[in-house]
Amino acid sequence: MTLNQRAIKTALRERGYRITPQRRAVIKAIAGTHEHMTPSELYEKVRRDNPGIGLVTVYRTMEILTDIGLICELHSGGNCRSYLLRRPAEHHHHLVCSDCGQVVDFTDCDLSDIERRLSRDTGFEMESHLLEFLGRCPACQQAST
Amino acid sequence: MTLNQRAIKTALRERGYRITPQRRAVIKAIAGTHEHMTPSELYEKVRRDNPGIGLVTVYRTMEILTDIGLICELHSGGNCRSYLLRRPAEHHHHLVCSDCGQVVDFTDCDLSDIERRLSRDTGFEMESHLLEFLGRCPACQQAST
DNA sequence: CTGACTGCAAATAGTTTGCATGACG
DNA sequence: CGTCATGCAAACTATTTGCAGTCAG
Repeated sequence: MTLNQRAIKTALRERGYRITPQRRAVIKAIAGTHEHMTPSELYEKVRRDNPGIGLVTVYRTMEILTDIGLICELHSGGNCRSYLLRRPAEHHHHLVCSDCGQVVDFTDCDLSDIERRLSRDTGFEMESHLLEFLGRCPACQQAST
Repeated sequence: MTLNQRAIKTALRERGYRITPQRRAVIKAIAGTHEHMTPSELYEKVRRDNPGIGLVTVYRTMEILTDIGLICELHSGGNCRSYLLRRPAEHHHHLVCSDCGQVVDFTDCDLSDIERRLSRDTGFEMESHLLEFLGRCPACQQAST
């Protein structure tokens, strides 16, 4: 079991959620990849090892994980309901490969200048922001040559 | 007719699309606001003046407008299929009020440094990015005091 | 005139809900 | 043991497609 999986389970337990084989399977699937998946994709992946699982359970598990903040949505490139494991609470953003879907996190972006200036210019009180880059990873660039 | 509406119609005509009363109505509705709307919301709005219009037509018109690049999607805050009139081809981003939905555009953000550094660090070939800020506009801040 | 556009109805896709059964703690 | 979780089926919502009639150019 990876550290991520263990951490997620601890987080669930702390909130009073039970650890069931189904949740274990969903967590394993989502923690074991760097790619983002839609509910159906995740369902298919989980089903390979857990044929009995229902799509509904995947949805419900994702809802819980989102509530707790353990997974987050991706918006760039296609589907808007595409999830990804989130690293421990640190604020971060994503760089997504438009070809293979691989996701790279990055944290060292500084939007605070922009945010401050916008706030000053518009009077808005900033709450959050969404930043994603879309590009092609080295492997996919190679592949198409 | 505002300049925006006229510009949109010209763009349609140039691409060989016909100008019908329904499209005129949809364009008028979307050009006449600074807020973003889902297809259904837009449909309801258009229907007030054009009772006969079908939701399907709204969908189809939005598809065309998106293809041409005249409207764009918003992702922050709730619905992922929420559209907004786009200003003439300039690259820009959005600042959305989480309360009333009003949208302010801004263009003077410089992500090129971040983009360059990311590209260097990861080997990704950048294609595009998505940046949206979510906050509360001055009016809504006032209102809740 | 003629091909593009429209509205309807039906099909499809995606997501949520109600409920009886089963299992975690 | 008492909940909470699961899976099924059904309900919903959102979106797309097929088609015959209509209209812009």
